[in-house]
Amino acid sequence: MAVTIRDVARRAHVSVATVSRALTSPELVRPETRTRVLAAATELGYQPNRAARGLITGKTGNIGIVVPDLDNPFFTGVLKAVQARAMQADYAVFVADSDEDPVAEAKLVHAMAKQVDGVVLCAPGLEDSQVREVAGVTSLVLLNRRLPGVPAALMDSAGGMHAVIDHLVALGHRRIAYLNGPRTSWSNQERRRGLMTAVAKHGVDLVDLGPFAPRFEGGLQAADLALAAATTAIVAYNDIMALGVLARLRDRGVSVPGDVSVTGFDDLTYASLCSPALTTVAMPVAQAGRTAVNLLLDWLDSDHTDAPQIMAETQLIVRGTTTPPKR
Amino acid sequence: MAVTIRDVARRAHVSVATVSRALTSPELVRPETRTRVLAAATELGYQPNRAARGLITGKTGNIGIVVPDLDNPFFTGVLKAVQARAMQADYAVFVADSDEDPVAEAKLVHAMAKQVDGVVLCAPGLEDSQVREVAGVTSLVLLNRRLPGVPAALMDSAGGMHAVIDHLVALGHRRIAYLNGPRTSWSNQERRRGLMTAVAKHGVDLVDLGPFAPRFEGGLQAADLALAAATTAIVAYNDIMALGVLARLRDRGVSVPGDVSVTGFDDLTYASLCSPALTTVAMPVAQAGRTAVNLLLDWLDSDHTDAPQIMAETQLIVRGTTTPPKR
DNA sequence: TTGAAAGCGCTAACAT
DNA sequence: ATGTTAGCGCTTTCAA
Repeated sequence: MAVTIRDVARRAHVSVATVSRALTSPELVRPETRTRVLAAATELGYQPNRAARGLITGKTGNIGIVVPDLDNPFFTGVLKAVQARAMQADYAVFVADSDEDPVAEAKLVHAMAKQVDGVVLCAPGLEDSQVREVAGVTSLVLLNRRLPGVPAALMDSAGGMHAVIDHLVALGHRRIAYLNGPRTSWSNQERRRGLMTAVAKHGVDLVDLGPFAPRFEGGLQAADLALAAATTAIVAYNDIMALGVLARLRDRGVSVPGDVSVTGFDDLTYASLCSPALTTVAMPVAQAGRTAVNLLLDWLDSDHTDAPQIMAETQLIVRGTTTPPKR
Repeated sequence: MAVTIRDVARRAHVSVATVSRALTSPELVRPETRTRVLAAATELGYQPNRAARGLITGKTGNIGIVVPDLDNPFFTGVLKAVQARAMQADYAVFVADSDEDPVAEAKLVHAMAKQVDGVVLCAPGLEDSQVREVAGVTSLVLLNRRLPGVPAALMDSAGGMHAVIDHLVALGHRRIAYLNGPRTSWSNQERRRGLMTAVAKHGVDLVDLGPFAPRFEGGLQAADLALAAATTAIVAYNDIMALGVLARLRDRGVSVPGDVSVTGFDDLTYASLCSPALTTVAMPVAQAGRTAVNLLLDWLDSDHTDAPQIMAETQLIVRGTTTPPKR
C-alpha cells in the first residue's frame, strides 16, 4: 500500500491530527512543526488520499463533464478548457460521452453524482424538466443551454448569425438561403433566432431550408435545394455542412464565391485550410469552458440564490467564400 | 446528505452487512432477502458511495487517461473509445491533458494515481526511464509506445507507411520525398522505420527532409523543399502537413496529382473532404483505445508476469492525390 | 499548539 | 444465511 498520513506522523514525531492540520490549515500549527511535517511528507512522497478526505469533508475535489460526442471538435475544445481550468483549481475531471442520447446524459450525471462536486452538462438534448431533475442530484452548470435557476455558460450564436447576415447584406446580397440544422437543438434555435432578427431588420428575402443532418452529407443534399431557390448566398448551420455545400457546388460547376457566397459556423480547423477558405463564425469554446468551471466553483460555495448565465461573444471570421453577388 | 447503506438496511429490516452482500455477492444471501433489499435500495434511490467502497477494497472503479493534446482528433478518438469501453466495464474515467509537456505527463499520472486503478498513457514524450518510474506508481498501459514490461496498445504505423510506399512504387514512382515530423517522437520513428524498410526493398530513391513542425505551416515550408528535390511523390508525416503541402503546391501552380503525388497519415475527417481528397493511412484509434482498456483491466488481475503489446492494423486509404507519375 | 478519539460509508473477517 | 464489529485514510470535535 501507499504511504498514509500515519507514516508521515510517525516520521515527523507528531500525531496524525497535526499532520492533517499542517496540510490543510497551516495557521493552526506552529511554523516549526509545520516545516517538520512538510519535510516528512515530501521525503516519503506522501499524497493525501482524496477519497478518504472526501468521505469526511463531503467534497470530492472532482468535477464531471458530460458531452454529446467526443469526436466533435467543438466539445473537445470545451473539454480542453474545462480540464485546464479545473486542474488549475486543483480539481480532477471525469468525462463521459452520451453519444447524443438524452437518456444517457441523465444516467451519466446520476452515475457521476456521488464522485463529483458538480458537473458541466454540455448542450443537453434533455427536456427542461429532465434537466431540472438532474440538477437536483448534483450541482449543475449548463453549457449552451438556458434554464432559469441553473448557472450557464453560453455562447452568443444568435449574435454571430446576426453578424453573418449583416456581412452578407453589406456585400449586397438580398436573397439568402439558410440551411437548418436539427430543429430541436438549442444551437439551431439560437442561430435561427439571430438570423430572423437580422433578416427582419434588413428586410431581405430568406429561404428557409431543411432541417438537414449537421454533417457533410447534409450539405451535399442541401446545396441543390439552395441552388434551385436562386439565392445569391447560402448560410449553413455549421462548417461541416458548409463544406458539403462547397463540394457539391464544385461538382456542379458552380463557382464560390463567384456565383454564390457560402458561410459556415464554428470555425473548425479545416474551415481555414480549404480553398477558398470558409467565411464562418468562431465559437469561444475555450472561454466558455473556463467560464463553466468558474461558475461551478462559485456555485459550490454560494447560497444558490442567483444562477448567473454568462454569455461569451462569437466572432465573424471573413475569409474567401463571401463576396458581393454578381450583377 | 444522500441515502446510505444504513437507510437501506433499516428499510429492509436487515443489517448493513446483508445489504452490502446483497449488492456485491448475491449468492451469499437468501433470494427472498435479496429481493427485499434490492427493493428498498431502488425505492430510496440508493447508490453506493464508491469512494467509501474503494477505501476498503483498494479498488476505485476509476481509470485515468493522459493525452498530449485534447485538441488533436487523434487523441480524442482514442479517448472516445476508452471512455466507451470503460463505461461498459463499469469504470469511470478521469482525463488529463499534458499539453505536450513530458514533465506534466509524469505529474498528472502521479496526481491521478490515488484515485484510479490504472492509467492509459498516450504517446508519452517521457524518457523510457521516466515512463518506468511512472509505471511504478500505478498500473500503466501505454498507447503508441513500446517499453518492455509495460502493456501497450500499438498501432502499426510502420506497416501503414510500408503500404504507402508499396502503393507509390506500384504506381511507378521511383524518387520519393519524406517530410519528417518531430525526430524524437515514437510516431515519426515508427513511420520512418516502415518507410526505410519499404524503400530498401524496392530500391527506390528517398529524399529525407525535415524535421518539420507537424502542422499546416510545416507543410507549407516543406513543399518548396520537396519540389526543389525533383521527386514525383511527397510522403508527409501526417495529414495536417499534407494539407499544408497541398495548399502551397496549389499556390505555386503545381498540379496534384498531375505533377506530383501527395500522401498524408492519420485519415483525419477533412482528409476526405478536401479536393482532391487525400490519399492517407487510417489509424485504428477506436480499436487501440478499446484494447488499451482491455489490457488495463486484464493487467489489474494478473500476476504481472507478461506484459502484452497488442498491435492494431492501420489501413491505406487511396484517394485522389496519388496517380502514376508523368513520363 | 497539540493529541486522543469519534466517525464519514462501506466491506470483510468473525461469530452465530 | 445473517449480524456484529473492526477498520480503510482522513478530518474534526473535544480535551489537555
